[in-house]
Amino acid sequence: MRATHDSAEPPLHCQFCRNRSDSAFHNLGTDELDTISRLKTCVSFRKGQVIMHEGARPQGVYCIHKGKAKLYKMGPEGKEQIIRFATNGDLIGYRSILSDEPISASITALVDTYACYIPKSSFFEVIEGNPKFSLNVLKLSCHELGEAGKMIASLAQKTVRERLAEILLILRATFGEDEEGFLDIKLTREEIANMVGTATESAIRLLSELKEEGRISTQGRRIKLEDRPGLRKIAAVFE
Amino acid sequence: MRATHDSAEPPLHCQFCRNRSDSAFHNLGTDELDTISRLKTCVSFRKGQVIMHEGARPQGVYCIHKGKAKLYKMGPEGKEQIIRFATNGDLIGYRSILSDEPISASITALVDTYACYIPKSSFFEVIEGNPKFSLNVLKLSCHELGEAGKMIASLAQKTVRERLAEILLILRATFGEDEEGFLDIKLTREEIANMVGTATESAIRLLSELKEEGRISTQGRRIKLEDRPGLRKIAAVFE
DNA sequence: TCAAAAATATGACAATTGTCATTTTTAAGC
DNA sequence: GCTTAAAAATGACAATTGTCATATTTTTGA
Repeated sequence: MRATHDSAEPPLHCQFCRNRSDSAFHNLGTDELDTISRLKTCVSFRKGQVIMHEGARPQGVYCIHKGKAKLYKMGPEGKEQIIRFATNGDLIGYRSILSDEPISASITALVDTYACYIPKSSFFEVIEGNPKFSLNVLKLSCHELGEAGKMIASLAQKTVRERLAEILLILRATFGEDEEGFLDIKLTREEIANMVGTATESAIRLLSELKEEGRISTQGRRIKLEDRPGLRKIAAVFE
Repeated sequence: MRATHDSAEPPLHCQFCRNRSDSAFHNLGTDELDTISRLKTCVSFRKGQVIMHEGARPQGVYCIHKGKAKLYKMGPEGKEQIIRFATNGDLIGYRSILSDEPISASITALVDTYACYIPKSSFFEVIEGNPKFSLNVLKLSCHELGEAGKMIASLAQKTVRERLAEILLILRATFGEDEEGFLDIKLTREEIANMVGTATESAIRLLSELKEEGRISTQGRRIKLEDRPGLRKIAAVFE
């Protein structure tokens, strides 16, 4: 099953990580990569397993090697609000460590997920000793802050239909498409609703509507975006 | 008017800034403060003036010395969505500079505002040469990212009434109270609505409701929180 | 492969919140 | 202090979205 593709397991040395060029570690030198490689441990999570719990104080950060995870807060009624996703090459848990605050959003593996765990002290050691890395993490957090601002504006002002169209585009940008052109992530309609910030039935209804309009097609739970310009127009999203 | 209080103008040297202990500059040494003091310029904005425009590429950051500002995005219908506020000691514009992205939220002075402007190149110079400062800014952006996550969850799942109660508490936490116990910021009801993410009339109606219930009182545009535990309960906010 | 559980889909109805119109009050600027 | 414009307040009605119920389909795990 997995054997025909690249290994799911991270390499022992970060130097050989295939995600590195797109990650916060992209411009670290040999010494720095040596340090991290020495200090990290490789871990895996089964689909559905909680990687980090909201409210906890993590003792380290994870760099996802292969997999997909959702970051979500529980609302007052016990419903999840998905804040964002993380996938290959993404650093998770750093926000809580750096702000010295509890974890504000739980993290759960959406598929079997392999990651490198870097203990807090090691993480600080590398941050404090490497201005380049520190700046990379700064860039990352500032980028995410901008994305959060966009989501705030959407949630506050757009209709559910508009937001759904936008979420579909975000899913594609985050996870890409599989060989058949379907979004390369399978989410329940409940999870989609939990990202849009609406009731499951509303999400289902509007997905049906978009299907009838020919803007998406589905096969089981899978979704294919058939009319991206149309979705972008509905979502009032401009590049 | 202003003369009976501390000067609105920033001191020439950051060493004498009264906001410093609570800002990203709190643990910088004399050398570092010298550098920033040498490179900064003092600027002021009239109430209502735009400090930074959404979409622009800023050439520097501001550290607010005295004043209040709102950060807001324009929605597709031309309505503002207030993302958050900034006040004395807050660094603004850094997100765009560090992520190398355009400004994602305009910044407008809510009252006459005095700030220190640090050019981009100087800002990077200090960031790259001072691990402590870099870490402070990291801490700041990570804290703001956590706050944004909270707002996302509220906007997605809470009713307008719940969100209004929460916003009132946030306003108090951000700006404090004046000598008479009113929130030390005067906002139009439209601005409050633009933070809650609702129509102005809805915000007005719910403020009236909270007034009738005795949870708040008003004098003109000013608002006093009369029952903070009650508001916290409505807002489903826990410390 | 099969059975059971979970998820999806749809309809009917309810609730929340938005829009529009109008009157009253407050703030701003001279 | 006064005038005017902007904002606040309120009511009526409309629209969007949520809840509840039920049937159908898909997924899961043995």
